[in-house]
Amino acid sequence: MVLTVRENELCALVIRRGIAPYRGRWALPGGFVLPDEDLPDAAVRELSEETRTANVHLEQLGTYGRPGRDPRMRVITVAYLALAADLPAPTAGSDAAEARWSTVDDLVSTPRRLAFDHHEILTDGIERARAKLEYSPLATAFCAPEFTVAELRLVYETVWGVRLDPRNFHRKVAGAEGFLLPTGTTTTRHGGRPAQLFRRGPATILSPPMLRN
Amino acid sequence: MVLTVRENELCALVIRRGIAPYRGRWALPGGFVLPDEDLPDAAVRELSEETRTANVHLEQLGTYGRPGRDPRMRVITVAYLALAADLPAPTAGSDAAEARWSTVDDLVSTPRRLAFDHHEILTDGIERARAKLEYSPLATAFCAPEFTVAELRLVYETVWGVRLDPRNFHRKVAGAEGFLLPTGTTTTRHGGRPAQLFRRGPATILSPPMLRN
DNA sequence: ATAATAGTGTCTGTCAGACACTATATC
DNA sequence: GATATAGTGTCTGACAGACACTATTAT
Repeated sequence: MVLTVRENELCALVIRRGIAPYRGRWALPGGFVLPDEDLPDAAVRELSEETRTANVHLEQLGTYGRPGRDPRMRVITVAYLALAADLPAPTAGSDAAEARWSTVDDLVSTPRRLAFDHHEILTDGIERARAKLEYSPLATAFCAPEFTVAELRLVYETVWGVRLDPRNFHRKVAGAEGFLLPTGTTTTRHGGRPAQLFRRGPATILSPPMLRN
Repeated sequence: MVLTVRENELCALVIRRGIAPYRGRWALPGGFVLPDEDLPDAAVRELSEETRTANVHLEQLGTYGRPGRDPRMRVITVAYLALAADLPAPTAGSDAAEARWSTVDDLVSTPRRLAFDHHEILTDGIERARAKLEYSPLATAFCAPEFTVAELRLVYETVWGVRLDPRNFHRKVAGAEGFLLPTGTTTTRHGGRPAQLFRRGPATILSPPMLRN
């Protein structure tokens, strides 16, 4: 599943199924692993079929194998979670009649909208993303390569669904070892005083972590 | 993979393979999922074949599918992590010539000892267990149903490989909401002043968390 | 009494949250 | 000027680590 932040909303990529079962229903994008393909490679391949991929974080989410979850046959799904910056409009893939971004609020509030057990995969992925923002620099995966502290804060606010104090947030991310790398340039794209632009730093875990309360 | 704490050491259950490939080599216990079996059910079944299971925590660890990881054919392994209190001596299963506990220090320091890619699964599982002790009450899974604060502290010290101040540790676990449930009874099995006995409480996440530094 | 472990109180430094304040842009 | 956003300084309350101290057992 692919998550992004666009227009102040956490969104997931969904496709409308063009074939049975669940024809016409929305589903998470996916596909079958090739006979000689490693699992992460298959995830990257499927991802690139649905969207122009650049600067995407990809990690294994979990494996779903309940008998009967696919009415055709026994299917074990190894779900991958992708976090990406706001991308150009998604493109329809081979088995997808249509692809679009849907807010997770919409998807979560209507559990029957998604085919198979994809609602369960969706909620697991959302919770994983929320948790990982705390102790990893993954929020940067939702940003363009160069971003301001305010843009990063908006990611946290959107994914967690909270408001954060801009001043304390700034002090905190600026103090987290290896989180942000200054570029030396500034931008006024949000008006007001020019803001510094940063790239993501080398840290893989944040200390101290960003805690949601 | 099964982890336990015994004699102040973090230990993993390993079996000596009785059949090819890797015949005679140590490996993590496992088996194949039945055609109509859910993944957690298969994990429970395999676990009960190797050890007398009681009061065991079980969670999905990750899925390993690199082509060539099993020389016979393409095999996708869905690894489960089990955390258990010190158990009676393990019993050999169907495809295992021998089963025993091995300290993770020994296993980790000799990466070629385990068959297949089991060393990678092992290190992933150890890291998962270490991380989960921080923000979940899972340390209690390594304890008997009733335990003292000192016994719980020994679990943390063993899994993390650190020394913790007994007084600060006591204050901290006692203050963590829903972590410990007093039984009202005491024990002197470690000598000295009688210690209260606790059961694990209803909390699923710890707040505040126990932080390793 | 001595030793061992259990548990509490207190001090101190660090850090999160609240928020006053300064800085630099546009209109 | 007014207004918007960026960023710093300061205060306060909570909490982690260090450790003195008390409590209750066995020998």
